[in-house]
Amino acid sequence: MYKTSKHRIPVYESLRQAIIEQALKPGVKLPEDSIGETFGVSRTIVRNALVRLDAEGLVEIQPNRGASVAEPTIEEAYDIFDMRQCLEREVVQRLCRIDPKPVVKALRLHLEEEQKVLGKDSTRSIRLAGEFHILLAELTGSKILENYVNEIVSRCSLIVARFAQAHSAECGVEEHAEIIEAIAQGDAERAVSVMHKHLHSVQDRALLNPEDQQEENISDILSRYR
Amino acid sequence: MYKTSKHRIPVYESLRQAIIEQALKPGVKLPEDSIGETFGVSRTIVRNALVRLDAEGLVEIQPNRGASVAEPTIEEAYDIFDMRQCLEREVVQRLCRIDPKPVVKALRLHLEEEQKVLGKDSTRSIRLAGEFHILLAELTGSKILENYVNEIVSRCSLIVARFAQAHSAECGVEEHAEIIEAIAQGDAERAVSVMHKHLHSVQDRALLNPEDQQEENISDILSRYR
DNA sequence: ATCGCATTTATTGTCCACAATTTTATTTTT
DNA sequence: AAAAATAAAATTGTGGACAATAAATGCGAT
Repeated sequence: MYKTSKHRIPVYESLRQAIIEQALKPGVKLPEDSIGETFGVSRTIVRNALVRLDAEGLVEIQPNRGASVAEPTIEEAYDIFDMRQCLEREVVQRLCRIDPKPVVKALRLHLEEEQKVLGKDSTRSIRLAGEFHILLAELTGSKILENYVNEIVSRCSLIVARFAQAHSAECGVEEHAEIIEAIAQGDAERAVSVMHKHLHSVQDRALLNPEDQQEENISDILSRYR
Repeated sequence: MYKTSKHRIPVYESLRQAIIEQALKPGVKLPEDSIGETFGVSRTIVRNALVRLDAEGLVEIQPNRGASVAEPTIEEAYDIFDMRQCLEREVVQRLCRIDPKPVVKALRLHLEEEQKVLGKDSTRSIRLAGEFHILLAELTGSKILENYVNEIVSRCSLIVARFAQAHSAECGVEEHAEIIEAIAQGDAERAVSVMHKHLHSVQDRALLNPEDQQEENISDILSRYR
């Protein structure tokens, strides 16, 4: 899972980014052949990338049927968000235990960036919002916590792609500011609470939207039309 | 990461088990050729298994230099154990929130098994002890939490293999019993505290042992001899 | 026209070959 | 004899081949 391991394979990174940024939507097939062609590499490389992505939960490989972008169910979605709450609670708790100076400085720098592109570049905005959470984890100094948060933030992006309507699920920049504030004051209780609320609102925007009806089964939908 | 994905590859499972049970010690090289030969498959299969294990942190792949069993540093070891504390705290907290009946029943059944082989089959004993923790996670009903715990327990086995002296790091069966008891009573606070102590003792047996000096660098050791 | 069946096409699973790189062994030089 | 340079062996990285499986297409029967 460390730097050396990704083998500097651009195909892994590209696929990952494409999925996170919702260019590749859940359920889309990922044929080894065509992907290899677009990247100018053989199936061998693509296959390894897909195996990795499958291990991360972003891709689902079905034996003899190939890979496609994972389609988390609504139950899995809740499961993943719960886990995220747990991990990010740990993150802010740890951050409140260490010297806030460098932490807050790094966070404010990032926040500025977020505010700068607000409303301008939506794709970049979403990416930065996700990276804020990863930065938080990184600042704890725990590699493994950082990895887990990184992974779970990606999977949440996938969930948003599956269930939320367009753009409805961006992180609120003001909420990020609040979190930084709490950390600056070393107020763990408040930091945890703000983070909790923040994540909950992200979750709600993703999962509590009218289009949830998409997820009903077909006969339920049709029964309303007869 | 789900059932379908492992492709029923015995080589992945076997390598994983061998590493966890310390048959393959940290640092041991894992050449694709010879592994493929012993399993009667080609390097392709082995390679995919190694990629997966690398993603899990059990194996380290260095570009152009092949794979070897991961060698967690002492810092990583502490990092991983901290993370484990966080995850297993979450596990017992969740278990204390749900109906204890079926949970306790499953746990007691497992505990019996542990007691049965106690002192008889050391390998099996260690395996069961690890599986107890995975069972706990499984009983929360959260697939992702189960996966994380599964992963981190494996990595802790690796740490034990690296730092502890033989057999010094088995889980105490009585402590498992105590955890079950706390869950049965729905006493979250106590369950968390017992679990914490339990994991801490496992950690200590692994990391607080005299042979830590193995980890000093060569000149430190030699300086004592001149 | 629709359904079921056979055939074709596409895609995956696996192996092997060959080039690139690293590691080990040997020879040469100082 | 030690170090450096060279050669040989082993191992990895990647591409492509071929069989096995699944998906798509076309055909004939009802």
